[in-house]
Amino acid sequence: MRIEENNSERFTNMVDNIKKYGGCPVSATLKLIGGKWKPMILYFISVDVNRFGQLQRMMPDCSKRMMTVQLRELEDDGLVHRKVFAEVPPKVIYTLTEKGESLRPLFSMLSQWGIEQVLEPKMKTSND
Amino acid sequence: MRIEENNSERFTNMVDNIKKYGGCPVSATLKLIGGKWKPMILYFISVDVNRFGQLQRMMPDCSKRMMTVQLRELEDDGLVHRKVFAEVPPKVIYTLTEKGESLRPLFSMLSQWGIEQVLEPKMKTSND
DNA sequence: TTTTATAGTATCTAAAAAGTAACCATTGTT
DNA sequence: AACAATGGTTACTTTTTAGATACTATAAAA
Repeated sequence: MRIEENNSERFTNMVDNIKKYGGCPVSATLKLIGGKWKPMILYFISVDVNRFGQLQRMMPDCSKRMMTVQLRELEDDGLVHRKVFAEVPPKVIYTLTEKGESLRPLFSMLSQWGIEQVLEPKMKTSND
Repeated sequence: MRIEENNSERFTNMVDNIKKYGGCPVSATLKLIGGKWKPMILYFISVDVNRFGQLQRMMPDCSKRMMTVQLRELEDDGLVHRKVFAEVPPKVIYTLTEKGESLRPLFSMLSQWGIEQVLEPKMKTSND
């Protein structure tokens, strides 16, 4: 229901995409942003909570190790940039790259959908 | 850069959301659609590849067990509906629920971003 | 009577992701 | 001399996720 276009056409396009690019484009995206802490890390960096220690204080449940691992993956995937200052004590500043910035509209939708379809309904059903 | 609104304001809103709903709304969404096979399963169901066996033939790398597990999770999360026909051999038809349908625009964006930022660039750099 | 079709389950194993706790280097401050 | 601050690393354990394989039921067709 509610599919305007011809199904088999959309179908072919998708399978073509998968064959053409060697994988599902949605899965490819989710692989980059789907770590347990990555959405929040990306979000905080996007609002200039951009130092390791600051991030840790905002996400006390994310261990140092996990923070490092996730930041390194985000860096390797080209979503964040890591700038090291040659100072003591060490100073490192994380920023979003262009690629990272381009996630903004996506995150906006994911966030809205999550509130409307997951978090708000959950509160209504489990009201203790 | 390229942040029009006041940062600390957006920041407060987000943290408020997390506190209000007890979790990150983006992570909440990704939890539902982030399984290894879920995007493809949802996609195929959305184009009426809607029986267990059909799905399996479309995704030969997804084992029977994984197919079942993921379908059950999608069902539990209210994204797909499972209709069993009392026939022999068994007949089961999967369809998207309203909630599942509401993912369409999200998937469209995720797919486009994945093609532009992940899959296409990858092909250019690793051209053998 | 054996095979085919469908839609699974059950059990076990392997691999990946995440968590815990201790450690490190350097400079400035107490 | 000891401690704080920063931004990590290393080694190990636990938990979660995914994969492999064998098994099930039922009716119809060959």
